[in-house]
Amino acid sequence: MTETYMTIREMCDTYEVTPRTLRFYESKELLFPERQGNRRLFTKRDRARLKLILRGKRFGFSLEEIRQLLDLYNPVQNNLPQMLKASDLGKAHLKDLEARRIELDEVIADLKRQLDVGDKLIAAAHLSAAE
Amino acid sequence: MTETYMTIREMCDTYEVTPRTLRFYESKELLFPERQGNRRLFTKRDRARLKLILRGKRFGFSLEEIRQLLDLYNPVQNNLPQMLKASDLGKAHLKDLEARRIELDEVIADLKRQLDVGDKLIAAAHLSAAE
DNA sequence: ACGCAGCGTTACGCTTACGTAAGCTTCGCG
DNA sequence: CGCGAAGCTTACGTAAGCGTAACGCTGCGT
Repeated sequence: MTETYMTIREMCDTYEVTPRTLRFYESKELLFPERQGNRRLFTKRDRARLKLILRGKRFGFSLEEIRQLLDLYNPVQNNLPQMLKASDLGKAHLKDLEARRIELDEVIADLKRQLDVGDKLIAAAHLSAAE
Repeated sequence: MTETYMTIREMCDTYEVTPRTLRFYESKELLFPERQGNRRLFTKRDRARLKLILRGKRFGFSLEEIRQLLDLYNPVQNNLPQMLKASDLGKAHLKDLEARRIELDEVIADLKRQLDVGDKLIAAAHLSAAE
């Protein structure tokens, strides 16, 4: 479990993704599994990245956006320009996320209100049906 | 502005969408503009729905999910089964949104932390470059 | 009357994020 | 030794969400 390497199957079971998905992410340079022969071996770093990828997806980021953000979590030392770019990008995303948090609260409040209205309509419908 | 009807162009300018998008949403039965001849006239109801659509999209819901949720905001009176379905769906989405809110806070905290780390690395890089 | 800007329909195109099938290699097991 | 499961590569298929012609009708300013 906490071993250094995980096979593709272990990855799939752990993170509920398909082999295709992992290979796809590798082809898009989001993951960099090592090889034993031609079998993929996923490292701890790959697992950390995958978690971030899946989380990013849940918040509607595209894989390309996520790829760029990952540079922030795995900074390529000695590459100042890239670090600066990743930092800027991260700050922009942070603003976006904070704005979203506010809107999310509104959406939740809205939905709750509508559900109340709906429940009342449903209750009224039941009454008028005189069950 | 607050008039009853809006032309497709007014809608586009107001909500920053293309005509194609509005026609597409109509074809998917998310909007139901009236007609004057063959020109579309968008009602207040359409505008309310469009706002919800755009908001739903920002939170990663598919147009199909949104379409079903809209029934909650525009209940088809006298259709109890549909109202119940919309209500259940809404409650499920509410749970989802509340879970997301929690995760969003984590993501924000995480990102902030990484940005701090990144800034320190950048500062160190500047120092070692002895500018 | 003329021209063209704006709306409408139809339909094919394109991108993202994988699904799925085909065909080859490899590894473990009876 | 044989073979079936699992992995790999290559490549075509697919659904969602519009973009982008192509072509026709219409109203309006000159």
